[in-house]
Amino acid sequence: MAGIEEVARATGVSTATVSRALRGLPNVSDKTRAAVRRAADELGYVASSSASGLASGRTLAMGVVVPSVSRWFYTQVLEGVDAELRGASYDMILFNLGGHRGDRERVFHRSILRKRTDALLALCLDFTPAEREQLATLGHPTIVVGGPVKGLRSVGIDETSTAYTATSHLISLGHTDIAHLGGEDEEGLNSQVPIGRLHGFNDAMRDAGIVVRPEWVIPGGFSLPESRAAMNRLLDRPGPRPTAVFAGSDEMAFGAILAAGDHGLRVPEDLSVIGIDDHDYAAGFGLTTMAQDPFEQGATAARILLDELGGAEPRVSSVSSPVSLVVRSSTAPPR
Amino acid sequence: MAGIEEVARATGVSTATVSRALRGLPNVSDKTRAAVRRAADELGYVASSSASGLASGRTLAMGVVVPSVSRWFYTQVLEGVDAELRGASYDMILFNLGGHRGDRERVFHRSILRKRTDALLALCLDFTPAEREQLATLGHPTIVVGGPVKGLRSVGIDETSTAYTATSHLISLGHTDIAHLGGEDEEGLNSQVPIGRLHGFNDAMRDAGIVVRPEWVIPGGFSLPESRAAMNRLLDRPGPRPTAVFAGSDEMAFGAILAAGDHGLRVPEDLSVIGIDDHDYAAGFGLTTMAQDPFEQGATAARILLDELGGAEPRVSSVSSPVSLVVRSSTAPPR
DNA sequence: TTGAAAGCGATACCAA
DNA sequence: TTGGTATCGCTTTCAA
Repeated sequence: MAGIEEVARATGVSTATVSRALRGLPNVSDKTRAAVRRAADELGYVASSSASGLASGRTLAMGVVVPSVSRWFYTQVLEGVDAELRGASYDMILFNLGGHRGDRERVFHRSILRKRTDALLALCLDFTPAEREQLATLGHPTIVVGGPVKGLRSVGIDETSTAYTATSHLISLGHTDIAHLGGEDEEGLNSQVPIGRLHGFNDAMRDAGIVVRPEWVIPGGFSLPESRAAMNRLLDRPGPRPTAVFAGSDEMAFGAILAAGDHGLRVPEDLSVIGIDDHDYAAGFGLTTMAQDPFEQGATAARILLDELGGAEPRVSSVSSPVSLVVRSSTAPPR
Repeated sequence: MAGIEEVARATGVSTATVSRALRGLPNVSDKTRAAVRRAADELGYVASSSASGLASGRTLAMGVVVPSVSRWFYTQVLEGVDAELRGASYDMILFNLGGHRGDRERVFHRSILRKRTDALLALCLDFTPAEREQLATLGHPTIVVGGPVKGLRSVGIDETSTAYTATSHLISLGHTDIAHLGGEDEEGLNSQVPIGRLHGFNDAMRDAGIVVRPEWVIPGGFSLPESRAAMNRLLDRPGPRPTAVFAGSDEMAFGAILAAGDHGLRVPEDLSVIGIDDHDYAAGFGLTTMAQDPFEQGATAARILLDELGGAEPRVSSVSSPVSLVVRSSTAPPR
């Protein structure tokens, strides 16, 4: 609770020197610095972030905007971001959109613009032109993780080619009756992600000369329960069934696997399933998937922002994060 | 980017009035308030949090300390906290311990003490006496979610009775050969949680006159992979096998279910499994479990802190959150 | 109801 | 290497 003045008094130097000493700035004698440090420790002094933020213009905090915090991908990115921020002694302000459209405006209007942060990292969001303009006038370094955004650099995988590879894996096993469990257009989220994955699917099918059945392209909302229900409805339908499913995310793939079980179908004998992510549970489900590394993506994005805050040249180009096919036991040739 | 002075100038009133008008304080004429609001909107003025924090002593931010962000329980609590904070226009500063002991000190020393927050909410943490003292001198309202902490009020379930009920469910089905998959003493985390659950297990067994086999009480680290491995090791051992498992969390229960599959055992015919949580995936796994509501717990805790920040009397007692047995298909009488 | 002015607690420039 | 001091942008008495 001690202020800088008390430390100055205890040390017999000015507050200016205390400030310099504690922040590790040059031009402070070792002796003085040591004395100041000792006094600060004893008095339990820590600079008030409001005061130093006001005086210096830097908050030493990074804003992170997430659509929600309870999806595997987001949690992994958050851990990656956090790891970098810790190293730089930056704090993280978490802006959770929580699904509501109205709150999104609140975040932009009240919180982000309050200059509580020095930089902004957004997850899987799309921005309206107005929002992008606000960000621009703020003058903060900004970056997006997960999904390309027009006018902003981003860190993420190549959605289309990843989906292409996943679909091709099924095709190369001999499947032609392939369904796609995709993401819906969740409001405010980055629609480029599900769209890119759908494109990759369509491209792979077309290149293999396979016709896509529209009724086999169904929305799974990026969630297990929704996907399970959607897949169950598909399997309920009379007529031919798909022999394989390309799910746009592992969580949706889990839903497909469970739906197969609901219908007494075995995976992979009766139904092959492939996903995207390499979720923590993917190995448990024996899921074949396109592995990506969201932790690394978050860390990379945070590092880019921190570097720029440190004076580095802004990098304009986006970063493409690697993916790899991990074959497990959920895919096999059709019987 | 406009400052309060510009709004004042544009409106023809003083900065004091602008401040009052924008914050909804009384004693401002409707006409003036409207004019100020309009000018602020047009100029895109939003008060700087550093400046108002410095002047008022309130940051309008709540600190939330989490052991990690990638565990189901934590994400749910976070969503609950966030929902309340949004309603109160509070921002969330997320302090992620990320498992490292050293960073924990950093959080306490540098971040929390920097007065960046008005209150502190901690998840499943235990505090050292020194840490508790620091918190006390800070003078912030503080609360814990998930696990009782000596000297601090908390919001959470009754660990012991919950575990007791879960174990009793297995016993009532006729099981006597029951294993317990528990949490390990993760460093810095609240050890009262796994300990309470173990106690409940032991009590239920004792009350039923069943002797607990120490070699059937194994650690699962609150994670699926660890639990799967631990359970596999248990099942690998020669001699009798348990007919049921009480897992201290759903994620550990999932691990047990997968391990059963690894050994060709059917659930529930060969092995009954019960967990605690009602994880999003519990229904998918058909898991019988003790359901709790972490979202609600987080919201409740946040509300308590917000109320106190708003001037309410501090509540000293802890809040016990309800649980309920949800029977699905993972438990049945032994064969 | 409104305004004037004194802080809030640091930082950063300019001198010494 | 150090100190003095203006300054950051807002809030909050105290008067008017």
